[in-house]
Amino acid sequence: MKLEDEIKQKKFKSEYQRAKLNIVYTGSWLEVNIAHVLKQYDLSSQQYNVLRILRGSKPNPLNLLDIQERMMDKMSNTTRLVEKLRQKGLLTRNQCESNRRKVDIEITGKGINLLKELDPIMDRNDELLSKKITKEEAVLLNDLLDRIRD
Amino acid sequence: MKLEDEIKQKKFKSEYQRAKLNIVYTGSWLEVNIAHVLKQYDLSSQQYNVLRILRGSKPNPLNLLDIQERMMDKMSNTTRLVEKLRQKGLLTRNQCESNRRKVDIEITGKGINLLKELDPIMDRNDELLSKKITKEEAVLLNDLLDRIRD
DNA sequence: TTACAACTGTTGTCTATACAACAAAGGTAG
DNA sequence: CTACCTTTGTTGTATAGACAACAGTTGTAA
Repeated sequence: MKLEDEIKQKKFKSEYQRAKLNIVYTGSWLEVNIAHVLKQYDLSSQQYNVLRILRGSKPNPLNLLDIQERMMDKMSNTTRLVEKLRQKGLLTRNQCESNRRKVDIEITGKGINLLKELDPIMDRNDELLSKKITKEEAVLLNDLLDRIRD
Repeated sequence: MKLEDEIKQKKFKSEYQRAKLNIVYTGSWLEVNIAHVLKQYDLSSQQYNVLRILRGSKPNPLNLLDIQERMMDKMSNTTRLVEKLRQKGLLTRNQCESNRRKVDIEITGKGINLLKELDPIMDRNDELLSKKITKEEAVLLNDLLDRIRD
């Protein structure tokens, strides 16, 4: 649907203003969609993000700053986020041997299994996009967004 | 910067997956940027959004559901958000005459003045985009995003 | 070695958000 | 008119987030 209709705004000052709002709006639209899927597995999208980061780095453990750097949204309080996942048994934390300020954080088998269960669901979710835009358009879109963040 | 570098992920399953993350990431990147500007005026971006909606509907008052419909992110609790703005004297709320369930919400002169102060700042912020992509590209981007939300 | 700065995480506090239960007013069908 | 459903908004509660102060560890330079 056109952005104008969704937020009931008649017109924008420029295509640039419209683009900015459009990105923010579409981003949160996608985010809500993903969050809805994850909720059924009692995960927030942040938590899901952390689990994927940990799987990606396996078998090397990561510490809090590593995770923060890789996160989609650089929030504070990775401490509490990780703690939630630990309580669910999805990851482990141990004081790092070489540097006692750091903690080694690793995904558990339970965490891996949960991700495995979610993989096909997320893949199918990604595929929805392929019904909206072509692959070439996706490449173009990616290029534009990368340039916007420069 | 390339998305891969920003979130330190080596590769994506498809251009579609990359596009999805890219939109969400860029959206929150823009959002953080805007929030930072507004913070100096002690406004959240949600609050700013509400004020602009009210200015847009002037001189007609809006009720809570009207506002919710027009908001960029349809959160719950418009009640408390509006109350914050009322406490700052940026809007007024009055029980609607014709339907006592409703409240008429209107921006005050103080609210208008605050927006007027912010307008040029926001315009300049929008203009930053014009250094990154051309107008034609912005049109294209808008079209792609609109289609994605279909 | 000591002093100090930088790094890494944790905690407290305040605010925002999601979600659901509740309440008041209005509309409608018998 | 009464009972009931819908609309509109409010409130309580639990969770998440921003932000800043704090604390322990490490590195470094005098």
